Amino acid sequence: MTRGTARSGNTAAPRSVDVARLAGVSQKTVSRVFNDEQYVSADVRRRVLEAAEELGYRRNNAARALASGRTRSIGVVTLGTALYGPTSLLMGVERVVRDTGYALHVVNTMEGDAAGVTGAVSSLLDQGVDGIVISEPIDEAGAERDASFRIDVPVLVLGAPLPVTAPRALIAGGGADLMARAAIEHLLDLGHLTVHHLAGPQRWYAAQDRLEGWRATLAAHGRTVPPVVEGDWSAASGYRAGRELAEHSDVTAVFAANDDMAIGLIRALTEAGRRVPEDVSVVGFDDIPVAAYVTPPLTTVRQPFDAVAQEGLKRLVHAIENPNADPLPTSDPPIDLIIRASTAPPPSRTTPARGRRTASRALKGAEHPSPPNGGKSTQR
Amino acid sequence: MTRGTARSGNTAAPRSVDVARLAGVSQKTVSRVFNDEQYVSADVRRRVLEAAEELGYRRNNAARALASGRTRSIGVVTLGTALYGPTSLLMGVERVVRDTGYALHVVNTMEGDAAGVTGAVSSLLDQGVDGIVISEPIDEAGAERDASFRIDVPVLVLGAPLPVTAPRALIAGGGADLMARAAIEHLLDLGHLTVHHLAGPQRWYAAQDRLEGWRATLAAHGRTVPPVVEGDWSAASGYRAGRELAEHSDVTAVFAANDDMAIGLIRALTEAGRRVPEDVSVVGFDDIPVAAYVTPPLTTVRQPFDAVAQEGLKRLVHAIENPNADPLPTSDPPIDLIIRASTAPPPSRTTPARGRRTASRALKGAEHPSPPNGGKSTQR
DNA sequence: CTGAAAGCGCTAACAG
DNA sequence: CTGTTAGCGCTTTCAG
Repeated sequence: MTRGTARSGNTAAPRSVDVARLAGVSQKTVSRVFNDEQYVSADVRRRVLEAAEELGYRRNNAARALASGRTRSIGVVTLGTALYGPTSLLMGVERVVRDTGYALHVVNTMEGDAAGVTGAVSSLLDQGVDGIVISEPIDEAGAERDASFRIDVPVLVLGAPLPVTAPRALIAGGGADLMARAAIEHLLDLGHLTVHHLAGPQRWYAAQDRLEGWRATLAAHGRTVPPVVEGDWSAASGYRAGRELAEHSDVTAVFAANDDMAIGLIRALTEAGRRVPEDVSVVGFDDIPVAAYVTPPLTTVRQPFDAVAQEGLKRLVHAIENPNADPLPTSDPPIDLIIRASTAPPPSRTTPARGRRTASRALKGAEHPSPPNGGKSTQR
Repeated sequence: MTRGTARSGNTAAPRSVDVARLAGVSQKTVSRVFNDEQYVSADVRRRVLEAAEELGYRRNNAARALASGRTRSIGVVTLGTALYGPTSLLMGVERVVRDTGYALHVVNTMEGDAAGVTGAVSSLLDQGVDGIVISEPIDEAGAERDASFRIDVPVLVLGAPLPVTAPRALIAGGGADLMARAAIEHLLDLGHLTVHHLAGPQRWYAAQDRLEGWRATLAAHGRTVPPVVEGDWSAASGYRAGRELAEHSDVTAVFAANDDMAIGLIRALTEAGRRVPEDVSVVGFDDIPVAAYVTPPLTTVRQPFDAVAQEGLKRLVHAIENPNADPLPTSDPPIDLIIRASTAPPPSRTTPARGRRTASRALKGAEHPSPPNGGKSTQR
């Protein structure tokens, strides 16, 4: 149990003094080598490295953090669901964080409301993270934000305004409204008079943005803005919405706030005898992996999760390491509308009687045999 | 910049001595209160808590870790994809970890092979985690494991044998073979003579397990074991496999190693004029959220991600906190085969001529209008 | 270029 | 029930 046994009884982890002794230098020099500080002769550096290797030395991070006041770690607050969007963002974040040499603490909050986020952030702060990423928080009307709760480390909020008080905040990943716009305009270009919207839960900023983009685009084109149907992101809710929408024969195009809902929607429509895309066009959002393979292949907006995560993190790390510098500028993410087979011109209203084509419906998909994405039109 | 300013110049974070001073107790007592140790009078506890509250005190984790030798954090190694399985496991893990009071470090490795896992684990060890969870590692043939790399903290490996040397290892989340068995037997019960398998990449243990379960079940029933088609988990690969399988008219049932591939497969089959389930039955694996809403709704095996994560973590935490005790026993996860509309009896071979039903195909799905899962048969 | 000394803020034994 | 005394293994001064 004693420590002094050096490298014979290898019970305890070796410390930098052990390395120093073996290399015949001072402990401080070992520290210098491991921190890549300059002013260490090549020879000494080599000897230290060799000694460390031999001992299997690894720095004690707790001690480092305690002495330096920095943990070199970033905390991420995510929502506790396996939803494709948040998940993809998390993966993107992890990728970048590692590249920057920071460690990642992840905390989930089932409810993305102010209270939930506050709790999650609090536990991150307890861990002593140097920066925080809040992914897709929710705007909980009822929960007044706790004014006394301040986050003093830099905070990156992905896709939403800030749900807490933080002087050093950065925002990234907006633009969902512009993406929605691309989807709506595609539909209008096809000849639809207006577009219905199957929205996500409006507590989510992500859902609000898409709705706003939809509404604004319709308004900009002078179209009537039909009532919104709200889902909860799930295919099940899309299905329920679909049963509703199927009853209104004036619905010829629907923009769903995510692909899962779009898929549920299509199923309900189909079951109700409304063909997609002949009778109703459907556009999704996200471009989940199966989107190209469902029936019919889904026209959708691809979200640039990786790009958003990458840029956001770069700005966060910059803010952490340069506390007094100006924040890095933001750049707009690309908009990627992927046109597949779930959208088509509206049924021609001059020929109300149709039915001939029903028999061939089963193989409709075969008309678009391209495996992955159909044509891509990247705008902006 | 000085510290001594106490609570007037609130530049630096308050420390436990500050709280102690305010509460009129010793620093150690503050420590006691925050660690929920016994032997603190209710009155003192209250005073300490109030002082802490007033100062906005929060424990310094680095100091705690340094002094105690424990970080109260668990590291998780995940694959760098947004695949539903690994993601769901991660969410499950996070949920449980937080409940146990530990923090979570997440490290992604793009390649789940030995080298990638080693690197990820290494960075976790650098962070000083008390335990490690390795989620779904990959069996990389080429990468010989580095014998000198030992993990001395407890390790929980989810769904696979261990890719590294670790004396204190725990395994959880097997049973995929039994789940595969349930799927295969369902198909055989329907009258299929044999079942083809669209496997996952065989570098993944998860894929190997499913394949093995498939093969064993077929063998146990004295059926011929057809050649395996291997995909890469993606719908695209399922689509490619489907084009292949569609050419063999003797294929009447396919067991896909995950739902994404099943969906791609169904699309390819449908495009080739092979109807699902009339001509070919398809079973997936995972029960992804859209599985109930694709066309046709997918019969699949639901994986108990939460249960697996929860039980595994419980055992891991036990191992961390009781270094010398025996590991907790494992329990088998439930098997949940969800029968929807993608499986049916094989086409009757006495009536080669069919076609009457084609016209109604478009609404085939309408015969199964139940929104979520169809019937569930939980076995074992 | 290198070293010595002094903590970082807390927990771990021990004493009361 | 409460306080004292030592460190944990580094980084940070400040001297060479």
